[in-house]
Amino acid sequence: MSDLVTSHRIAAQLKKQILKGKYPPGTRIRQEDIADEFKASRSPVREALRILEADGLVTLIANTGAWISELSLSDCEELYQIRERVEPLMLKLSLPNLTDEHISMLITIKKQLEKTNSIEDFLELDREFHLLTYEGASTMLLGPMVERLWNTTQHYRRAYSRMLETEGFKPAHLEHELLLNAITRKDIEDAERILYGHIRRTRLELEKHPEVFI
Amino acid sequence: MSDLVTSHRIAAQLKKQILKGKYPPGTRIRQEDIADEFKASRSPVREALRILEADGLVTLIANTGAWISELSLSDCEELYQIRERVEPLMLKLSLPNLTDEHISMLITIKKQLEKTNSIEDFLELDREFHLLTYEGASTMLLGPMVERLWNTTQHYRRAYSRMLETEGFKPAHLEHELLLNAITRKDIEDAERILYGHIRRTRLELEKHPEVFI
DNA sequence: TAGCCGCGGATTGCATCCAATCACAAGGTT
DNA sequence: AACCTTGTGATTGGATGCAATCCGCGGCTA
Repeated sequence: MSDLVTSHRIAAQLKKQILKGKYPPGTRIRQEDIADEFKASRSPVREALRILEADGLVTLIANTGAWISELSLSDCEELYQIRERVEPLMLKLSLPNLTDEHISMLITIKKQLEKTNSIEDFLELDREFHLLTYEGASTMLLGPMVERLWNTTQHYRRAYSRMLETEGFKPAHLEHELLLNAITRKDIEDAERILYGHIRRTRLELEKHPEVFI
Repeated sequence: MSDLVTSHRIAAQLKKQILKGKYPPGTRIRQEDIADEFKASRSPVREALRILEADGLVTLIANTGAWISELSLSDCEELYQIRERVEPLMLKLSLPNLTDEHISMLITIKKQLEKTNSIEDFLELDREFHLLTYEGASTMLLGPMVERLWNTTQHYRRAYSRMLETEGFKPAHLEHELLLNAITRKDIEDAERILYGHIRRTRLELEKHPEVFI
């Protein structure tokens, strides 16, 4: 429906490319380049850039241009602290509405997550896993907000994951196990606490690797 | 600097008008009307609308138009629950950096707040008060997010305030007193808890007035 | 009478052209 | 030699015209 609209199509495509890491943080985006790539004029590109700005993926500066958003270490810490508080809320709202299908899908993803050796796959699957736990919350407000938090930290999760040895992923896997267990039991309090700890631990790990940041 | 840019100017003006209640939720916005009002063409208006969409003030539907955002009761509950978790975090990050000047300004605003009988003034002052307590958090990320939360709920705070008798504001004043006290003592834990309760109580009050919503 | 189809007016979306602004480099001044 | 100034090229911002889309109304049919 609204994907027929050129600006939305461009925004969606660009977003995919950015999340996949095609443009690293700090890269300048020229409107005309994008326009050429999508065989469109600059008008829809400008609208697409505004959409991506709202998603936190690019930063616009008037009369100057657009850049792929860049985070400092303290920005990233802040985002993680927001996640620590917001995502447990979303999980709490979602949990009562998660069906057995959701749970069996979570089990599948978790198995793949433990098997893979590829960073790219890990990022993708981890994102899928967590966002799926939030699927029960039928929300037009929290959902986009949480997605935005994931989007803006994506590059730094990638950079950080690269620095980890296989052993480094162990805690995440254990936490996923615990989380899935709490979800299956529909234990909201426990699930919230585990998720909080999961995000918090990741933040503290990230703080040990300041070399990832500008 | 960037207020010379037409689209930003239009966005800022429109935002003020919307927050003041010039356009109630659900009002349709025609691009050309706005363009005429600001003696500009539709291009900057379209960009302004995208900016306001990111602020949560208007809702855009492709090929159809723009409307002043409208919240259901459950949307509003959700936003308040987000506020309950996020704003205490922001206060925590801000508190250590609040100066004596901040605090004396807070005292002034609080006095005005207790004196006024005008709903419009109350809304304005209450917003000023709380946002001022967050001023110590030098953040490019949390700040806009919190402002957005306030923006989107503004209409409903107004509608709800109208239904209150003078007595109804009493709890808010007491909570402000407590909050200010905790801030003066630089007691982060206490301040967080009071703020959480303040927002939570407001949410529960709001839920008692579903007639405010669509 | 209720429901469906299609047409016309109104409104948004996109392309193109022109104006405004900025970054950068070369030259001059102290 | 460092700093300020100025001019030029590249890039973004805004105006206009046209195409695409949607909404509502009237007429047709069952």
